[in-house]
Amino acid sequence: MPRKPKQDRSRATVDAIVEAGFIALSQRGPADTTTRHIAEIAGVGVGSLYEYFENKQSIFSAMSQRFISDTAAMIQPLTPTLVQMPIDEAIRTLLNEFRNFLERDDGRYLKCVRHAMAVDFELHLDPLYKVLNNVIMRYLMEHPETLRVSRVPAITYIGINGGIFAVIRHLSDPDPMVSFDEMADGLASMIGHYIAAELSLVRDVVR
Amino acid sequence: MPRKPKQDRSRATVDAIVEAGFIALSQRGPADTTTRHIAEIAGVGVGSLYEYFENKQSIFSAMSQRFISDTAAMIQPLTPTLVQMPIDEAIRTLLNEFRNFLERDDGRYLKCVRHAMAVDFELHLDPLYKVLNNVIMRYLMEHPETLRVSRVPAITYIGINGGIFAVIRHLSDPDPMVSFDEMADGLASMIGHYIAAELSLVRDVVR
DNA sequence: ATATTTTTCCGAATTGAATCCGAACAAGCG
DNA sequence: CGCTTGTTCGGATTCAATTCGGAAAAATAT
Repeated sequence: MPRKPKQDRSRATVDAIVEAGFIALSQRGPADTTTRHIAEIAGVGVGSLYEYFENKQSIFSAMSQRFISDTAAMIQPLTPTLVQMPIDEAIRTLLNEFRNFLERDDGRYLKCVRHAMAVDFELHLDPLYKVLNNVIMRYLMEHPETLRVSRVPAITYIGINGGIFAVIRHLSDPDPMVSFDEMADGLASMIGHYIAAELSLVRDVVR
Repeated sequence: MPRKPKQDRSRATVDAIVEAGFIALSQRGPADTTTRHIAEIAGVGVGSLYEYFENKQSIFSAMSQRFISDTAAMIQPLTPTLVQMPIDEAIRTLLNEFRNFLERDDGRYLKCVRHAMAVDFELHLDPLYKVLNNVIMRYLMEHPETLRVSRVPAITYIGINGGIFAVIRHLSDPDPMVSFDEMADGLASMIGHYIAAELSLVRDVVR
């Protein structure tokens, strides 16, 4: 039964362990990442891992949680800028920011996400969803004409999931059929065209 | 160093092991699936696992490979039907077939894919890509006007990846924001609108 | 300042699953 | 049949995950 850290010192230890998890995982891959590696990198004894984590899995779980919240924190401040852009440019920007984020620190996150997906990736995805939904909501408010577009929730769902996984897949694909920019451009113009088509439909009906 | 099976008997063993892998994984989850479980379900001794597989991981790897090739085999025969449909209906059909496939045998595949993604999912995705690309190629041939649509490779890339992962995500999402049908409909009409928009653009230019 | 309690840290010892290996069993083959 | 080669098996071995009991450090009480 793992304890909650009550003092600053122990909070630092927990942090060091999670951080060490990212480093170890990106250096040696999931198969060769042992508890001893993690402990060594974190500069703590093996026993300490089990003071705050049920088992090795739950360290990965914490990493996956941290990854999602870091992603959300990265996107949050972009919101005001994004909502002012044309939709296709907004999407391209978002995808590029996500890419840069994944490739930060010598691709540490990127090397981890694949394995992270195995643990309980989706269990922790919620915060990211919240932020992205918020971006979309604000966008709709900022461009009232788009409120008439139908199937927004479905398109949102596909856009978010498709976007996340297409980027991850693409960055780990050794020989992608299309360049990253082409892909970003494709998604952007697909959604852009969709909205344009929907709006012109609305215009026709009104007319 | 795993051997290649040369006799029928041993090929059956290899098959039984992979099959047992699916059963064990879907029954007990990745954490509690031991080599002994797999061996027991397959009705072979533990040692036999290591005759044909480097280690436990590579059993999972073989499963992931088999999953992909089963998926491709499921889609292949649908090609002639699909290419005759309007694009949006074709997409809806494909997504629904994929869904049924994943939920077959009490969701055995579905329970495995998440874990499978951790192993080397993308390493084996190629056959599925080939089949889907083939479907799309034939579709383009069957509907020559669509040959003028731009960014086809990018849209294909996003459609395939987005489609696969959106379906998997959706089926393992305990509380999805949209129904499966709404999602399928969303993807279908997004691509449908995209193509329509592109075609009307072409018409305008020609005019 | 000192005693007491709580929190944190540790690493040697334990446990159990993955992997190895050599003996035993079947199949092909002259 | 002998002989060779392919196949199966499960106990023995190895190695990483986890446990545990107590030492050190910090917080709190006296």
